[in-house]
Amino acid sequence: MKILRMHVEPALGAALESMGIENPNWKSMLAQSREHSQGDLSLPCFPFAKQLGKSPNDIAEGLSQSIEVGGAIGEISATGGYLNFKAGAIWLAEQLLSGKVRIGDAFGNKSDTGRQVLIEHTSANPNGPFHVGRARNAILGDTLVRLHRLLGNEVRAEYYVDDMGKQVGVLAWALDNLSDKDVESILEDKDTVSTKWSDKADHTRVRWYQAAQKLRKDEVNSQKMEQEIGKLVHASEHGDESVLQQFHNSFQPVLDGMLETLARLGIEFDQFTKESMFVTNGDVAKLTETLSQLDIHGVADNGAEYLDLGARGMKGKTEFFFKRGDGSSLYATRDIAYHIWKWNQCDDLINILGEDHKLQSKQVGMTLQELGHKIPEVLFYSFIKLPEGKMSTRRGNVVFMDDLLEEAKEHASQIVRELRSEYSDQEVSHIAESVGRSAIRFNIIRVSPDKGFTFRWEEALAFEAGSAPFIMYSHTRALSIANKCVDNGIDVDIITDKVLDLTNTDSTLPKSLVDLLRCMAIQNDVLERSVKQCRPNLFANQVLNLATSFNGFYRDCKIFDEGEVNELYLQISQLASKFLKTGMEGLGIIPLERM
RNA sequence: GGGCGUGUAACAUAGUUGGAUAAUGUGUCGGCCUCCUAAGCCGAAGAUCGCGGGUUCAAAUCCUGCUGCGCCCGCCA
Repeated sequence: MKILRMHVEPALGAALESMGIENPNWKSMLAQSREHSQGDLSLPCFPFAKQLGKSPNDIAEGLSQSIEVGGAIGEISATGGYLNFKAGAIWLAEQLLSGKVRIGDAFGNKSDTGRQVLIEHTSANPNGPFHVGRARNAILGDTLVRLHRLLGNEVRAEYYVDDMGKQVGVLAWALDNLSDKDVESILEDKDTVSTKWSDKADHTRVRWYQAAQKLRKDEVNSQKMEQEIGKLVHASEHGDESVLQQFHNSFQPVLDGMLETLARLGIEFDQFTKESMFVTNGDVAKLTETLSQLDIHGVADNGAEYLDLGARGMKGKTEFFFKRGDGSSLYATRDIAYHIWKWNQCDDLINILGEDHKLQSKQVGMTLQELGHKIPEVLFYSFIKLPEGKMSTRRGNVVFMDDLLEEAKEHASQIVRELRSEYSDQEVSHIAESVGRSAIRFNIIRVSPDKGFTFRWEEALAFEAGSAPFIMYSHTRALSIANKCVDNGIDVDIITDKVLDLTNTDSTLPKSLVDLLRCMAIQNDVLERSVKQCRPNLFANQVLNLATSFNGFYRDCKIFDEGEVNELYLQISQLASKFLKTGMEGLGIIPLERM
């Protein structure tokens, strides 16, 4: 709790000095209490024991005696070798209610750190619909974008479009050479496109891609075909405008379909940058020229060029090829050019990548360093698999995001209709759509990115405690209390803006109220840590805790009782609803008015 | 074979700049709607934190060996 720390540190510093304790690290030892019931900040006194020849608890006791309690420091205790500080409840309430604790804005309207952050995420090859596995990148990336904005950073969300190379080449070739009939006969053993998505190009065009991939494996046809595709790819890599245009016409409708899905999840981008740009504008040529001059540069028999990263401490595979024997560039080479370009436009650079890109990313990073550039921050995530095993479009073992969104909405509709029969169809639909997307996002964002994730329908559609709907529900409760007050002729706005004099308030505020205050007081601390460590799941957990704390407060503190409003409770409820709202926006959960 | 990551209650997870009695949800068992939305709340049972060693006043957290799982080791993207 940063706001408390500011008050504790001076007092504690003086107390340590007076006891003759010399330890330059004491500030970092003073940490958030593990035992929540003991306090907000705690100092373990074990390391001082040897120096003073006293027991840790005696030291803690001694320190506690020499620090004055009052105001911010509500309570000091010495237990089991720890010195515990608890924030004063009234002080905490005053700090929060007077607006001294920042609430933030997840949409970046009030940028105030002045830091420019560029986050590249998703960047999936535009060759087919999003499945749940691919979506982990998008959800992680978008959440990070939102959290940075909430913190006050200026963020640009960027999608790097792979508009050249083999994958798009195959798609373009197929669209040019195969008829509807060809595709259907080649894929006769595969399920057809669901009629629901028959007008979405990501679902329809992927059939052409799949058919071509199947043909390529067929020995009879493959040679000629491979040559033709190879020609296209080669042309694209040398910046042939007409081929790049053909590629663009092939993939753009697919990409549009994918973006439609992402938009439904609340994910949008500020900019799309095409890979081919770095070939056509000459950046790649300049880069390869520079790389050829480096000390660690090497040439293979056929003229291909590489860097010996082993000389810089790389373990495992040490040769990093940046130029083919035929002189063309490789994906990673273009990626380096892209990174140099990105670095000219921001202070911080973050990439969201699947764990399969670890080696590649390391090579890019080391090369950037070799060229005197900074290394980007990279958030790696482990793949999502299904209970049946690895997700694979080819084997038909796949869950499409479009289907998941539909399923989640349908499931939510059923629940709303059951619970709130008085709601109109339109409202049910709106609530269900919001609940569905929020639940899907939260289900994925709550787990640590480096851990494997097994997608289960029953978990994705569980709307109970520990889910987004649980948080959404707490938020609507807060709003409904305010509405009830309004219905009873109370001017909520006037009470909300009133400055309450808490000096004479009974200091024994309900425990659940104080817990809610403490939870709100650390929201920014958690946000900061979550952003700094690139771990959105930490903040997801915080918002969940906030919702739980609010529910406890709601249980114990009657805001409107027997015609009377408790003004302090109402103010706290209003404040909590704001914290919940911004927290939810930071996670991409939709704050509803009622549900 | 080499590199990187991961293993926490029946299940899914949180917690790793070392710090107290390892937290939460599902599931199980028991309680709470004449009372601001029960998608909620309260309580109970349930864990040798993968296994062995080491460092430390203190290890789920750091080091090391083993082991299960995942990813990578293309002049592919």
